Amino acid sequence: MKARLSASRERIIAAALGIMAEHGYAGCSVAAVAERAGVATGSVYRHFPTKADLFAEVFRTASQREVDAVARAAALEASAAEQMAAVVETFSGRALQSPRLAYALLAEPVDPAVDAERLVFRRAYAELIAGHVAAGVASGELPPQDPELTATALVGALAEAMVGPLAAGVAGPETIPALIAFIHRALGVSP
Amino acid sequence: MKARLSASRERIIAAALGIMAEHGYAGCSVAAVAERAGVATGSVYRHFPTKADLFAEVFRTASQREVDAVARAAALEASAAEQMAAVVETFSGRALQSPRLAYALLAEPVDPAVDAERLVFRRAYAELIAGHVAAGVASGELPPQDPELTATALVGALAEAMVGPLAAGVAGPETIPALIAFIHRALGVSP
DNA sequence: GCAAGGATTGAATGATGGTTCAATCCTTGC
DNA sequence: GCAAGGATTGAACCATCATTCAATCCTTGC
Repeated sequence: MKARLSASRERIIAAALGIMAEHGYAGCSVAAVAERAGVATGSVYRHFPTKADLFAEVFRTASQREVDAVARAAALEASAAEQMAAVVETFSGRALQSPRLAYALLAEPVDPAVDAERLVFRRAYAELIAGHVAAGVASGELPPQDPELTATALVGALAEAMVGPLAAGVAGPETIPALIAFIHRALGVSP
Repeated sequence: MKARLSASRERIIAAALGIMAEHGYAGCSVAAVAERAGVATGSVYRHFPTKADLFAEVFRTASQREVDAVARAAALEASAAEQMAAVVETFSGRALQSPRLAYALLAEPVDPAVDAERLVFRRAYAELIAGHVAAGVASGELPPQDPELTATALVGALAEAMVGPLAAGVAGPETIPALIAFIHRALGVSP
């Protein structure tokens, strides 16, 4: 019974994520999510007090997955320069794999309450990057700089540079190397 | 009579802009705009076919003003490095002067139709910056790079770096110089 | 002055979609 | 088996606004 309950909850989250990946946040009415999850509309409210709460959790889950993947890829590298290249490649690669979902997570208009979760998402990336930047500065690989500011600006740069390709559906093959070159310059990686 | 008509139109746009600057897009119901403009709700529809059309124009007007101010400031400078410093200072200074409006123009959730206007806004900044970057590359002041990509990434970096301070209401005094340093590194300005 | 025609009004309309709830269905403990 | 209590249902409810329109008011040309 407990199992059935939490299974429903999981199905609802999975359904919401699935609809976001196919039709974006705009396609995510509570009725549509419920139908896909195989429950009645009202049952959604046994698990989440409001729609915004449901989607806050959906965003949190999806974002965590993304941040984890990027963190894992970066952790395999030794230098700050290679770590950041891995960040860009993983982030962009995954975004281009699921462009609709990436757009929803990054930029699609959403409820203010859900938008707040997006800030958390971006902040998580920024903190991940700030850690690598700080290490690079400490080791002397990178010139002195405010790692927080650098990281925040890089997150913005990365997101903005991806929005065009995400809207178009594809990125030119030269986009990602060019973005890595930009980011290496911005970090002050010596050539 | 014509004069009265276009005066109403202007008052409606000004009212919408005023409410955006005070309460953000979220506070901009048609009724509120009409009341502030001193006209009846229905009269708004004598001037604009839909609310989205009204706000597309409001965004366009406000954005153009911002882009013009930034372009004017940059045009006073000689080198690409100085031009970009002027861009950052003007952009940030104006944003911090009207944080609610800046937030609405940059990041607040809005109708998709209005959101499209925001893309135009960001693109206008990117093209302005791309022009200066291309000139800097041509003159040899900056290393070879794709000016479009650099400009897009810089717009993202600038916007992201401002969202925190805009939410907080103020930026630390060191934020803007640090941002300029970041952008100079990203452009490859030689130290 | 005075009609004609467009401008203005603002309450009514309508669409959307989140949220509720009385009825029904299961599961569980005895 | 069988009640008790919680889970589930989905149609109805409701709030929010954008949008409309019949009635009214001005302006203008004669």
